[in-house]
Amino acid sequence: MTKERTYSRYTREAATLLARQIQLGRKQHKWTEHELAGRTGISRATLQKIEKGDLSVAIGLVFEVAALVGVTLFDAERGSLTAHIARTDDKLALLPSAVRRPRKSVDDEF
Amino acid sequence: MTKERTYSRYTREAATLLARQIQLGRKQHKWTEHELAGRTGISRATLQKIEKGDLSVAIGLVFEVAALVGVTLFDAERGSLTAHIARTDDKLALLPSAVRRPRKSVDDEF
DNA sequence: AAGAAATGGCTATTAAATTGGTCATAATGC
DNA sequence: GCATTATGACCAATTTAATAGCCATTTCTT
Repeated sequence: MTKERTYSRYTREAATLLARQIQLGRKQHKWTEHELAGRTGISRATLQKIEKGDLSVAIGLVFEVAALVGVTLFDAERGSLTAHIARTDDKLALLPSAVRRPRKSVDDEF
Repeated sequence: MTKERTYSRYTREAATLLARQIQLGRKQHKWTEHELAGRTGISRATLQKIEKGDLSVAIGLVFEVAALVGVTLFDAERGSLTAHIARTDDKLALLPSAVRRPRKSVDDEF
């Protein structure tokens, strides 16, 4: 009874790239799957799924492994991401907190 | 009896940033949670978790939502990620396919 | 100001991830 | 070449995610 989810090409490729970078990072550190899994606190089976770009793995586990081997999303943000988060929050604050579809029309898609 | 996983600061911040960017993207598109969830093929509850930066959500679902609202990981990769993947594979090919720990030591961490 | 819709936050149920284990195969150190 | 270890793949059991639905509250439109 597989649910059979479909994913966009971008999603699949992004996950694959991340997976390969993780695997590369692990090998550069000369860590075995067993070692890295242990350091991360996950099972080797899950690490294998991560290194295969499996899309069902919890994002927190993937990020954690990535961080351990030195792969950074958001391009090596110096220091912390806090500032970046704050700037995004600022943009959010400028928008209405609830989105409302004009009932009748006026059509302003974009 | 919660499993109580711990995550690094980087993981938490990266997830938060991604979440905020997604929320920002959704609002820029003027989509309600209901709409975006529908477009993605997930429940509204899950979308809410994604926009809160919940680390337990499947990475595929997060990436899919991100793509839909126009948030790109790997810093706006032009075209496709295929080339990037290939370059990573090349680097991988240069390394031994299995990592082996020197039994005794010689200590070459890095 | 009032009505309508979006959001936030629960619950119970269903579906799936994660684990720990095993086995086979491939790769490395010696 | 041999012994050893890493890797790849699979399974059953358990934990957890994901869903659908609902109600309360907030927020927008007019």
